Amino acid sequence: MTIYDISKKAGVSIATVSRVLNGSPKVKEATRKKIMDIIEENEYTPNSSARAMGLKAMRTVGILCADSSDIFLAKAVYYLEQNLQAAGYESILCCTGYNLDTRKNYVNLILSKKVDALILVGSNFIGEAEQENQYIKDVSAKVPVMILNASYHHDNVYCILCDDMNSMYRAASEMYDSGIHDILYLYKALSYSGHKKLDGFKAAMENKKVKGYEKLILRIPEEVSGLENIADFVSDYATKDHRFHGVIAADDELGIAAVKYGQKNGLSIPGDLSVIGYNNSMLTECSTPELTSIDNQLETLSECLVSTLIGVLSGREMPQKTVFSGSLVKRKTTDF
Amino acid sequence: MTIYDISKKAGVSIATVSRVLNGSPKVKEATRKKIMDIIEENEYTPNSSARAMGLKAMRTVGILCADSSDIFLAKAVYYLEQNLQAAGYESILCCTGYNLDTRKNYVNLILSKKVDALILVGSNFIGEAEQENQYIKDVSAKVPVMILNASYHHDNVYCILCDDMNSMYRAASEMYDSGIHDILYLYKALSYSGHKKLDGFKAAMENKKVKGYEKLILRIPEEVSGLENIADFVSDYATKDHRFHGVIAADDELGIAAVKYGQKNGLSIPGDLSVIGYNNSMLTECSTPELTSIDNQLETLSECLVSTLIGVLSGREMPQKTVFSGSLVKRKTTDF
DNA sequence: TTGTACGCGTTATCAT
DNA sequence: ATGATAACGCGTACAA
Repeated sequence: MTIYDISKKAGVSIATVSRVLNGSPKVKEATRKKIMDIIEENEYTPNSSARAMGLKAMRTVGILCADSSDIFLAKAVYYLEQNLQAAGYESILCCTGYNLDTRKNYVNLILSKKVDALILVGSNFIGEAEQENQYIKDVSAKVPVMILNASYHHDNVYCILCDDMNSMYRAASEMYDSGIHDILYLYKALSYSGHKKLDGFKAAMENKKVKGYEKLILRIPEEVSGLENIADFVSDYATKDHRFHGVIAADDELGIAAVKYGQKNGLSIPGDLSVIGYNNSMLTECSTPELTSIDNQLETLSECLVSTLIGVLSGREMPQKTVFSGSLVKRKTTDF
Repeated sequence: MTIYDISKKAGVSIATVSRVLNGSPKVKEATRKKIMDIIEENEYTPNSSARAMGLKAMRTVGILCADSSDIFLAKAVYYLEQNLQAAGYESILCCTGYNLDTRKNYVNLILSKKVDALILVGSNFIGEAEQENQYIKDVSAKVPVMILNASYHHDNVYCILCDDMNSMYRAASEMYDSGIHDILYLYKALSYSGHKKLDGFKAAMENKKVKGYEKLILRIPEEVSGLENIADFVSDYATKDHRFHGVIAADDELGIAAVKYGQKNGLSIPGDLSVIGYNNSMLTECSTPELTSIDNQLETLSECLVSTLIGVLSGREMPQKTVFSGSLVKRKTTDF
């Protein structure tokens, strides 16, 4: 079934069929109806490749993320897909892994599909060295680039993110104010948002004039994986003359590992040890006791990202950076 | 950059460029190299829409799933995307929600993108009533349909699944043999695989000649959500004269809810209560104690699905149904 | 209001 | 080994 077949059956030209298809007002109601009927009857749907060739746009956006099975990224991808769908856009998903180099190849790959825009999900797309981000500049010359959860200023690049620094700052301050002055900060990788969180923690400690808080910043090495092993790693650390009555983790997984550390060492939670995670994912509920966590408004971010994107694609002027603020969701691993 | 631009710069015709692009052997090595250089130099990549028009295929497959943020489905989508990518296929993802009706619309929608095949992820795409599955038959007339984790026999429909019934049968039998004869079966919805699991449980109980096991099959109503509430629901049930020393759940979430039930009621785990989950997801590690769970080999299934699909698209004869068997991964909620 | 004819970037079939 | 050219299905000036 092509537009030609339909036009023949309807006894009109393809132009008229095309007009009906694209909702042009300049078609007589009678002919429109007739054509519509024939279209329905034959279950005709326009070939999107052919359509994409004529137009310059595909009504498709490329979504890039490191690993769509990551509990955080999966949620983001889901929300994005839903919102794009609703806006009449199709999305093609591409998982790149965490290596920055292979990433650039993926970007080219996905660009060759002539997507109308690119969405980078997760702050791990931004490198620390300015030169690492050259590829973003390159892409943005061709299509708008949307970044979820990281900030990078450049023309045609739009960022929607949660103010991780501030959220972390407030959470750490609140824990301090509740009387816990020795807080362990747990993290794994320093992506863009990873940095922000750590900065927020440091700022809070500085502000409270906590001495020697730097010694209570612990990075879990990449090779230590599995909650059990992370908990052991923390136990080791605690043994080496590090004392703390609170833990703030850069994600919920690490938070739960901290809870497990406490349990292994006979600490009561939150009595002897308070724990705060990050992301407010479903993992918080799985933990026993349930994990207090910082909510980064993922759903709101995703919605905002898509509506900004639609605006950009429609040629409207849109804010290059939109920041939401997170909130602390209190559960059973804290008592303030 | 188009193929014309390249051909001009190389001083050849577009036909030759096309041959180089598609790896035709009938090109002189010198010209090939010359053309390749120019292609690299200009970062030219063929327009995939135009390409799709010439060929009949899009080298794109549609992936349909209810909710890509579901921890189980997300993993599946991830593996599928990775494997398709590796095979040179692009994937477009579409989340349909759990309603069967809206689903059919999505199928049509995604079909209009002229995908080469459709992958249905999750057994909830198969309805109980034969008539509910008409839409699958319809689609399969146009493109091959691959189903992950459900079985549905029809021409041009290929199923790759884990033998949930057998896995469940073996797990239940093993729990019984360890001395636990009163086992509560916990489930939420009866999708295709949900049925299979329940059947496996029943078969095991029948085989062991357990009397009145039907009373220990508990369905958690849709409206009871949140681990805490599910745990309370189970507590209620236990109060009403139902005794059990083991729980087998249809997924890990319910399994963790069962663990929480035990903890709320002062039961030692696995001493007083043994628990087995299903899916062997990352949630198993989050639980305390860590959850024993049935692994359904998702990664293997996904790989197999893609390779079968490639076979089908290449016109090779492929098995319509491939079944793998699951395995019990023992952790801390069981002691057998 | 409707129709004609061209262009979009490829692939594939003929010739040469 | 290479080139010319006809599809592929659609959108859209421009004409009528």
